[in-house]
Formats: sequence, C-alpha cells, structure tokens
Amino acid sequence: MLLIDLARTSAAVAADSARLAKVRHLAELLGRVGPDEAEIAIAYLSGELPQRQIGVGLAALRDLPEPRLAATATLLQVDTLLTRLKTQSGPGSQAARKALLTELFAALTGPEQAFLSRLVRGELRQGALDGVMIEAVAKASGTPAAEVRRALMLRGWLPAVGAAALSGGVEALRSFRLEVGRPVSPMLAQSAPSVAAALERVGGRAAIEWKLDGVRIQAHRSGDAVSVFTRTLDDITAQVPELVEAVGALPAADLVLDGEVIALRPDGRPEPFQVTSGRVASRTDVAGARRSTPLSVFFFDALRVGGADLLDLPDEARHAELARAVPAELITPRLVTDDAAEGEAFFKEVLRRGHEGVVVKSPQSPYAAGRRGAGWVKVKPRHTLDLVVLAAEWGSGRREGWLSNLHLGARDPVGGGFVMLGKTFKGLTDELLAWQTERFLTLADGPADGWTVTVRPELVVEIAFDGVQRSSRYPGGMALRFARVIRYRPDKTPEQADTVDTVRALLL
DNA sequence: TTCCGACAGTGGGGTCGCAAT
DNA sequence: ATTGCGACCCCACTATCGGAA
Repeated sequence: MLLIDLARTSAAVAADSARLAKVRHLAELLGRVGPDEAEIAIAYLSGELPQRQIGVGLAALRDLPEPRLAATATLLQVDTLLTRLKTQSGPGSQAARKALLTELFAALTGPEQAFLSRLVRGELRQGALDGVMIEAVAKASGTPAAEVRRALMLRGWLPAVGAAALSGGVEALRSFRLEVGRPVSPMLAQSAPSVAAALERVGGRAAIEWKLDGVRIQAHRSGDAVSVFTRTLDDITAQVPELVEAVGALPAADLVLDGEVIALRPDGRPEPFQVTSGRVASRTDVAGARRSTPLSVFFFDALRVGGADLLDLPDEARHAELARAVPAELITPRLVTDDAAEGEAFFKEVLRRGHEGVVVKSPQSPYAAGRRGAGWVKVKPRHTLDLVVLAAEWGSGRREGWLSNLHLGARDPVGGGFVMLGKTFKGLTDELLAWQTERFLTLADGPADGWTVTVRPELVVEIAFDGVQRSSRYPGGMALRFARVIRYRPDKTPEQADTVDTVRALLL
C-alpha cells in the first residue's frame, strides 16, 4: 500500500466531523491493507508510529526538501526509513538524522509530506485516535468493538490488536490475555469538585484513598523477574531499584500491581512533585539518586495475584487480594464509607499530611483498563487568584484566528507593575475566546512578534490552579500548576489584583 | 426528544539526557 | 559549560457526536 492512500484517507477523516463517517473512511482503508502492512497503517491512522519515538520533532522538520510530483512511496519503505532514523545516536547523529529525513521527504509529494510531518510531530489532528480506530477495526474485521477494546486493554497497543483482528477475527482477539511482563493500560479517574460530589457519582458506599502526588507505576513479577512500567507503558525498571526489591521480597511470585511511587521526606511528608519526577527520570546515576532521594511505593490495586487474573473482579475483591499479597505499609491508606462527613474529614486529614487529595472508588467497579470510567473519581483542593492578563498568544487548530493562551501576572506591590506566573488556555468557551480576541486587540500595546500580542495590563481574570511550584523560567521564581480560567472580573481593577506576596505564601 | 458518556483537541510547567555550540 | 531539543512525568477543560434514557 502507498503512503498516499493513507494521506488521502486521513484527509477524508479530517474533513468529516461525524465519527461514524470517520469510522467508514478508516474501515474502508483497513479492508484494503495487506497483512504485512496492517500494523503500520493502523498506527499511522491513529496518530502514532510503530517505532513510538524516533528522535525527530518540530525543529528537525523545519525546511523540508521540495516535494515531488508522483506518489510512489510505500508504507513499508517509509517504515524502514523511520526505523533507521530511530537507531541513529552518538556524535554526528543529528546530521545523520537530517540526511535521512531529507532522503525520506524528498521522495514524497506535498500531501504525503504534510501527512507524515504531522504524524511524526504527534499532531495528526484528524479527529480520530484510538477511540475511533477501535470502531474502524471492529467494522473492517467484522468483530464486536467490545472484543477489540478488551484485547487492547490487555495488549496495550492497538496496531497489534487491529492486525490480529483483521487476520484472525474474534478468535484472534480472544487469544489476548493478561501477560506478566507486558503492561496493561492503567485505569484512569474522573474528577469531582468535592468528596460529597464524588460519593454521589460513585453511588453510595465507596472506598476513599489517599491521592499521592508521585508517578503512577505498574509492577509485574514472574518468578524472580520484576518489571516496572509508567502510565504510558514505558519500562522504568532500571530507574526504581527500591521498588524492584520491594516487589521481589513479596511472598507471591506471580503478580501485577498498580500503584504510585513518591519521594518522601524523613518526616513522611511528600517532596514536591518536581523532586519525585526528577528522581524517576534519572538514569545515569541511579545509585546516587537513590541515596539522595529514596522512593517509597504505595499500591492501590492488584490485577493479578498468584496466577489468577483479577481484572473483572469488583474493586472490593481485588483490594482484598491486594491486602493478602502485600504488607499494609505498602498499601495506599483507604477508608470505606458511605458517610459524606466522614469522607470529608478523611480528605482534610490527607491534605493536612501534605498529600494531593483523594480518589473515591466504587467497590463494585471492575478494572477498566485504559478508560476514564466513573469507577474512580479524584478530588483535589482548588486555589483561586485574581490575576492580570499581560499578553495573549494566537491559537492553533480549531482556535486558529483567536487569541487563546493568556500570560498571567500578579501585582508587584514593591516595584509596581506585574510579575508573570505562567500561561493558560484552559477553561475558555468559544464565546469567551471571541470576546477576549476582540478585547485584547483594542488593548494591544508594545511589540508583536507574530504569535504573541502584548496588551495593556487592564483586564483582571479569576484563575484556578492546583498549587505554586518553584520555577527557573519566570522572573518571580515561581509558577502556577494547572492554571485555568474561571471567569473575567470586570468588577475589579488591576490595582485590586492579587499580589506576588499572596502567591509566594502558597509556595511554602 | 433530551441527556450524558466517551473522545479528541488545545495546550500548561518541570526534568532528564544527549548532541551541538 | 551552556543551549536547544526530544521525550515523558504530571495535567484541566470545552466541544462534539451519537447511543441511552
């Protein structure tokens, strides 16, 4: 199959907003793809590369060679070149990658270049990822979407599942099993504004667990062999030796556990997320990193214990298995209750200990791998500040033509003026985007560099955020975490905005 | 007919490791 | 030694479609 076939299908998918139409386009192409190309086609059309990452990003894709006129590149040719790109490393590799990229793109037509460039950057933006591709695989292979979904949750990689469905139908899909050593897409949580709201969503009695601000991990053990994976299924076994030792010391030798690693201070309070994140990412001197920043692990779910798969069991039963297999000090603290007041008190206590919040879990819910089901609901406290808009950036994609991303500043009571604390594009409705674009253009002031419009600091906006973190990027030495717009405050003047001192007090 | 669950898009700050400067 | 880049850790929120109610 030719790359141009995929480029055309992708364009058709992007042009139709209806999901059923997208599914039709994708299924039609999958019906024509050969068995040796199925994985590649499914990967490309769901916005990913079979190689996962190839060391090429936005910068490397600037100034591509002139496109050619005849579309002759095949999927297999492109895939081979991308694999060669991925294997480049060491001195001179940047030039080698550039040469390979030039060779690759010089063999492509304009539409093919555009498609592949967006794909490699991870910005296909055709309105179809795994969710739509699952339906397309089901349609093209004549299998139920639920079977495709289930195989995906066990295998973790849709191209392999899709290729199996296309060649072997529902029988092939049913042959996918939970395999120790191969990660499963982790179950995700929805969020709610309060414990009471979360309890209502979950429906009555629920388990309420500490939510730790660390890194999600999935630990596998088969005999003496332990592997550890992240949320995106990357293998980080070598970076977390204390976790490997902890799992290796458990009595059960056949395990898949779900949990969180976190760096704690000697007094048991959590380090800032930046510390945990940096420790987990350290690869060059793991022993040294371990000495200075030891990790603790807390498990909250068990997908397999002693050879038995637990995915379909209710949370209650899985947790009972977890408690049997793992000592209490390695289990995330939890409270089972149907009393909102009791839950609220538990939440307050978790915050008092310096942790992030709680996750409210339905006792009946099975492990919905890879999905953001209603079985788990997280609750975190929310801070708000009234800040001043200092500038705005032009949006992209569906926000093209609108000023989207806001630069936020707090008042500086000493030096006068405003100190930038970060940016946000979240929380804006289309109506607000239209309003603020018009408004900012009347306030435009100072240099415009093509994508940023500096404005007179006159608009006050109420911003919600999760916390303040240390920053080397911003002049005040701090930045907001997960900032989002609540509403504009036309009733407030910039002189009434919150000050940097208020923000600094939250840094602790 | 209305409601709501699932999805995709639109980007945020921080850190590490590597190659180039 | 510093800088730029890619990759990945954490993530919130709105718009939309289409099946459920």
